[in-house]
Order: sequence, then structure tokens, then C-alpha cells
Amino acid sequence: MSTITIKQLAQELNLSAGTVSKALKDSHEISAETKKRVREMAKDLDYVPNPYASSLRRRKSKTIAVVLPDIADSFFSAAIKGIETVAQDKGYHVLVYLTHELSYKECSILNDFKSGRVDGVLISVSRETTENHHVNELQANGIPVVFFDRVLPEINTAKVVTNDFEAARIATKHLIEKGCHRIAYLSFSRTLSISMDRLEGYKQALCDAGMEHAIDVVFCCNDEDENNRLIKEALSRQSKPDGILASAESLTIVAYHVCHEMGIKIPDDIKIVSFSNLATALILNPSLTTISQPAFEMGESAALLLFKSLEKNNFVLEGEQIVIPSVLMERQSTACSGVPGTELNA
Amino acid sequence: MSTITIKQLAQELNLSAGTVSKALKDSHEISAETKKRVREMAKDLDYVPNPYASSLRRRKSKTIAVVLPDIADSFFSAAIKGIETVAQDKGYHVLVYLTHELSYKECSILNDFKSGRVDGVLISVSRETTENHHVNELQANGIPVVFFDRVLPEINTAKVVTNDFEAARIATKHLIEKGCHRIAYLSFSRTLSISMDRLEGYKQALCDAGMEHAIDVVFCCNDEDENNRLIKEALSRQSKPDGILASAESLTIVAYHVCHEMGIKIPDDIKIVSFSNLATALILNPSLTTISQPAFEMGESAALLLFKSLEKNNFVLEGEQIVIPSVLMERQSTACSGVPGTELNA
DNA sequence: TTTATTTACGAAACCGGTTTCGTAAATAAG
DNA sequence: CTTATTTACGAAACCGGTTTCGTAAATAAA
Repeated sequence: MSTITIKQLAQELNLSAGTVSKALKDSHEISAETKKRVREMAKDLDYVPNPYASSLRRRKSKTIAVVLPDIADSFFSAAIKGIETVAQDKGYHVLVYLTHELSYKECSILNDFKSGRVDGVLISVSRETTENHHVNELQANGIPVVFFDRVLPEINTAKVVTNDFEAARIATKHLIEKGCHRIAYLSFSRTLSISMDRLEGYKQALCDAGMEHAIDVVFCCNDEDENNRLIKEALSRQSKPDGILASAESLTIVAYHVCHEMGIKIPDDIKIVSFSNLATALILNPSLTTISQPAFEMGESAALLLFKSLEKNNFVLEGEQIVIPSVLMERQSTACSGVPGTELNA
Repeated sequence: MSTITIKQLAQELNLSAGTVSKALKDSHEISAETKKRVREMAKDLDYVPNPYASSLRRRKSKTIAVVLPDIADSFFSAAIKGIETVAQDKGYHVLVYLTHELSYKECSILNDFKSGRVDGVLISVSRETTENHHVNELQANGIPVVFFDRVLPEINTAKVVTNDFEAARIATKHLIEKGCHRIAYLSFSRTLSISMDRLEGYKQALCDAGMEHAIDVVFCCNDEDENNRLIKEALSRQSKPDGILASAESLTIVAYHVCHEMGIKIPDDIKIVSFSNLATALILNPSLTTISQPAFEMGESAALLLFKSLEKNNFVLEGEQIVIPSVLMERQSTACSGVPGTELNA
């Protein structure tokens, strides 16, 4: 019933456990004939080695951790897919942890990794995280860490990001060109570097257009109802926005709902661009102009970097930085009034 | 730098490793005073026990596996979230594996679990999977398996599903009531029980309405382009459908695109209902009538069942079946022509 | 033919917690 | 006061692979 151990396998072959172990790893110490005998018997007896015995001795787990703020977001789903695909290919296992945007959970999750549970960590930090002590400690323990998307700038290790500043600048410029005069930036974090980078890109575009006076930032939070309230408030002001740059998918969904509730017409009354990976962006009402982030590729790249550092010990993550550009996909939510666009069922 | 072992910790305290181990697990053999000393020193020295040493000896990994066909689908994202939330609460770790809808990958992934890597498995089988040998073998090895959503009916273990037959019947009835005469069912699998259950529910509704003659099934596949072609073909026939019941989110997105390309208006020319969990269903163009599956809850329930069987050895998974009903959310994609509905920006 | 190498394998330590078993000291029971 | 128990802890085996080291036999070099 239950799986055979290497000792039982060895006994069946009249060999020692050590020999069987070496034979299965194709060691040069073992004769070709013995290797063959061992492999065949292992197959016959359906021998599956206990990974934890191996991990214990070799001090390697062949396992990585992926630490995410959440998974509802389509960005992180796609990123996991990219990571898992690479990991499966390299023969690694993937532990997934959600911080639920809570910094204290992130700390305790990372703290556990000092145990040797994983060989490396891929992380996108929580919205709350401002300190980097927990990551530093992990690195001090010799666990390589690769950031993707949401990075901690002060930590010197590999990072895979998109061109947040530039993408936000271009998106804002796009809104200005479409005739927006008062553009609100919906920020999902006051501290996270990518949110700040996007904010800077937004500001830059406004400055470039001589619209510094129109800077209008709405700091949203982790609570959907509260965000609904905040956005509704913003859209109720006397100097109400005629454009929105949303820094996260979830905020856009709320914004659409708010516009609907308030009878504000997109794109006639307000134009919206969002950082997003929604597969449904094209069939939203109206279709959504997005800054599409290369989520799968970012996950993939981050995983490849991590495995490179795990496999080649001369490769250092320090200083590595990969920037995968996002692309602006123009759709109906930023169309000029009166101009017939690619509306569905129009 | 690197973490301390229990022996080093013991030495620091002038105790044996065994005593320290017992003290940390609050064994009755150890005096209160010693326990306190141990705990404090462990904290001071930042002792984090090696989980693999423990797993090896205790024959428990405190880890479960989640095996999914894919993760792009919002259903599985939400399910993972439900699973991870429960696991974190119970102090378990979660390994995630994607089969990419490939049966052979599913087999090799499950085969590895005979090693003792995980204490239990949550699985939603791939679209391809028809045999149940790999699952049976796992169970024969003493690894509990809980199915969620996509189950293998012949295997007797716990299953968490939604009311697929009934939900499909109601959805089809809804389309009929809205005036559809020719309803196509977009199936994502010819073999999977849930797809077949939904098919049966669809047929039942047609029979109940005396529309047996109008049964029209489009078997889709794993390839988006091919699905696009198949659906386009279906909508080009002389007896073209005026209603669609889509058994998967991804098929709906394709259907929307096809309708758009072909100038078919939803809901005027065709009405659509979909099994889906899209957060964006409400803001699609037009908003999508869905059969919303309780994805998070299903993941949560499945995980709870698994942990119950892991923690109480008198609890048997055999025969357990939880059905969490889906709910029909009526929106614009099935609205009657001429009737103003809840359109966005209407 | 003798000595040096290589080949092929076994014995045993090892990884780091856990658990069993034994026992000295303290306490309780008789 | 003696005998039974309980308390509190240490020694050592153990989990199941891996790896080092040693060595007999086979082969090569001198």
C-alpha cells in the first residue's frame, strides 16, 4: 500500500541503500548494469523518494514560495501562472501565501522561511508594507528574494517591474489629448513605490501640459465600500474630474459602478484609463482603455531570475532589475465624444 | 546568520535537545519554569525549527496540495483564496500545481504525492481527465483527496460541488421565458461530469418546455482561437441560436467577441447566460446574466473537509458531499428587447 | 610480476527534530 | 520509615535519503 523506502528497495536488490541512492542519481561510482537493475526495480515497486529526507540532508527543498497580497486581482493570477509554469519546468514546487494586504502577516510568513522550508522567495509586498526588516533578515539567512511588481526600493536584490512612471505619464497624456482638463489619479497606496511612481508619471504629464494646478489624487484603501464612498465624493465635488487614471483594476470596477450609480456617462462625461489585465476589458461597458501589464511575463521573469540564482552560485541577484513595459490599449472609455468607436453592439 | 538548530539552543540552555523539543510543544513532562526559560531563549536566538526534520519523523508535512486545471479563470482564483485562507488559519502550507488541462501532467503531479510531500490533496480535475487510476492510487497510499467543482463521480471521497444540473435548468428556463427559441449550450468538455450535468439540466429545461427538437450543443475545447471558430460557425448557421448558455467564463468572453465581430446584438438578437464569477459581469457590455458560483465558499468548504479528515481520524471523507448552490443573477444580456433595464450609461 | 589506479560498492555518519525509554530525585502513600 | 508514584529530564534510536570514507577486486602501469 504505502510507498517503499530506499532501504526496502535496496534489500530487494541485495544492495546497500547508499548504492541505490547513487544509482538513481546516475552517479559515476555505479556500474551501468547496476543502475539499470536499480531503475527497473524502482519502477516495478513504484518507489517515490521522500522529499523531506532529501531536503534535510541536502539542505535544499526544491521549493519556492510566492508571497502575494491577494489573488482576486487578475494581475496576480496571471503572475502565479507564469511562476508555476517555470517552476514546473525546473522541477520545483511552489508554495503560495496570501498576505491579504496585511503587513504583519507578511512578516510572519517570511519569518517562517528562515527554517529552510524554501530555497527562495518571490514576493510582491502588501499595500501596507513600509519596513524592510523582514526581507533583510531573510536575505541575511541566505534565502534569495526576488521582488516582482510591488518592490521595496531600499532593498538591493533582483526586481521585476513594469515601467510605472512612464506608463502613467503616457496614460495621463492620453487623457489630456482626449480633452480632459481635470484628471483624478486613484491611488491604491500612499506608500508603495509603484503607486508613487505612477503618481509621479501622472504629475509629470500634467506638468508637461502646464496643468500642475489640476493635480487631484484620491487615496483609496483596501475596503471596497470605503473606496466607493471616496470615489463618489470625488465625483461630487464642484470641480469634478473629467478623467480618471486608476492605478488598480479593483478601483476601476468601483469607479464604473459609481459612474453608473451617479448617471455619469463614460466616456462622454468622464474618461477612464486603468492599470489592468482584465481579459474582459474589451467587452466592458464601455470597453476599457487599459495600461496592460505583462503579468504572466513578469511572473515568469521573476521566477527565471530566482532559479538562475539558485542554480548558478556565481550569479548574484543584487542589482538585477528587469523592466517589462506595459502597453496602452486604447478603447471606448477614453474615446472622444461624438466619434463612433469600437463599441459592442453599437 | 543562518538559523540555530535545536541542539545549539539546547546547549545554550544546558538542556538536552529532547527536553527543548518537549518544552516547545508544551509537554507535561517539562516543568513550567524550564518551559519559560526555553521559550525565552528560543525567542532571543530567533529559533525557527526545520519543518522537514519534523515532517520526516512525524510523517506529517502540515502541507496540502491544490491541483487546478488553470488559474486564469476567476473561479479558481477565488477558490484558491478560500483554500489559502483556511489553511493559513489551521497552520498548514499550500502547494499549488497547475495541470494546464493536461491529464498526463495531473497524473505525474499526483504520483509525486505518494512520497509524503503532502498530507492531503484538493483537486479540480482537468478537462481531459477520464480515468481515475491516479486518484485511486493516491488514496490507496493513505492520502486523503477532496474534489471540488470538477469531480470524478466514480471515486468515493468527499466532493464539494455546486448544483450544476439545477442551475443549468433554471438558466435555460430563464432564457426560454425571455423568449428564446433556439438555445445553444456551449460545453467546455465532453467528459467532465459537471459539464455533463449542466448539459442534462439544459436538456431538461428544453424538454419541460416541449423544445426537445431545439437541443443544440457546441462542444468547445481548450484553444481560444478554435473556440472562436466553433462559436462563429454556430452563429452562422441558417437555424442560428437566439440564446446561449455558456458553461464557462472563457467561452462567454469569446462569445461576446464573436457577437461583436458579427454585429449580433446582445440581448436583442441573442441572449446570453453564463456560469461565471466575473467581478466585472455587471459592467460588461451589456452586463452579463450569470450563474454565479460560490467559488470562495467552495474552496473554503473543501479545505475544511480535508482538514477535518486530517485532524480527526474518526472522520471519513467517503460519501461526504457538499452542494453549494449557484445563484442566477439576471442582467442586461438576457433582457427582453425594448424593455429598459439596468444598462450602464443608458 | 609488482605496484599504482581505477572501479564498484558497503558501512556508517549525517541532516535536525521527535519520541521512546530509563532513571535520579522529589513527593505521596502505607 | 519504607515503598509506591510522580516529576523532570537525558540518552539514544529514529525518520529516510545522502554523502563521505574505506576497501576488495579488477585493471593498468612500471
